[in-house]
Amino acid sequence: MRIGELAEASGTTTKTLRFYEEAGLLPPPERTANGYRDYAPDTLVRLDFVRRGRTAGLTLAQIREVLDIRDAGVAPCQHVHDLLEARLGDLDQQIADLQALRHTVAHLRDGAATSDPTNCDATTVCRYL
Amino acid sequence: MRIGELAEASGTTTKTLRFYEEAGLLPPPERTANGYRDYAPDTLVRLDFVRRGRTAGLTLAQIREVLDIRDAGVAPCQHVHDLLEARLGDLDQQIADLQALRHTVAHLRDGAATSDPTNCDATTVCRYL
DNA sequence: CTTGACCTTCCCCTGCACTGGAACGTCCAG
DNA sequence: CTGGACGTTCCAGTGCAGGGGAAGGTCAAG
Repeated sequence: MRIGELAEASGTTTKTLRFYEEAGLLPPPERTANGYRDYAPDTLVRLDFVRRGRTAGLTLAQIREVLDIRDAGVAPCQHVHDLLEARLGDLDQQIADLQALRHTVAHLRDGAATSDPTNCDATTVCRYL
Repeated sequence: MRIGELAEASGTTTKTLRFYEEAGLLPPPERTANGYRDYAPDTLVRLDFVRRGRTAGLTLAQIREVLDIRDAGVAPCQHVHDLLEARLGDLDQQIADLQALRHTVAHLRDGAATSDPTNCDATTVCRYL
């Protein structure tokens, strides 16, 4: 399987595949006689895992950790669980922060909406911020 | 007010203040005879606004957008209201996306938590992700 | 034989928000 | 008058996740 086919099949680009190899997410594949990368079919499974991890918001470094554990012959379930747990904490924090911001922005907007334009002259720049 | 004092008072660094000036978040301050930046006291208010925005996760570009409208001084209420309204829409979208992602991640974590390790074959990539 | 699609390596660029460091100027206390 | 703490500019790097494009090799079709 050549790099273009794999890119097509996995929904990425050849650039990304070479980058993943460089980043240690993909093992260096076999090379054909002319030097072309020759991927094993199960690379697609690995790339699906990477894609799912990215979708879950994991960094490439975290995904590589999991893959390294698996490649060492150990089932990475516990590690995956811990990663997802930590990711949940991050997400909760992000959501809380955004909701707090939303409240702030909503109040500011309400202040701007109900303002009397005479209070809002050009010399005193908008005080609702 | 020299840059070190302002950095101290605002809880940032001199590097950051020069960067903010470069980025258009702070207007170029007066200079003393020796070339030192000489900040007006109300710069602190501006930096507080920047800090609140940053703490809540706004980008500098978004903060600058708000400050630019404010600095335009041309009865900015309507523009500010529109901007805040649009920002609210973005925030709602971001929050909804993150909550959807949170549900997905929570579900994945639950799968990993209740898994029987004997089901976790080291030869396959963790199927709980 | 040439065209075009593919592949290779190589290095630099992007956006974000800074951060580090060099090389140099200024100011105040001891 | 010297040391240290400040200030100045300019250049470069960080981490993330790739993208752009050059310069060249390879291969099948027409």
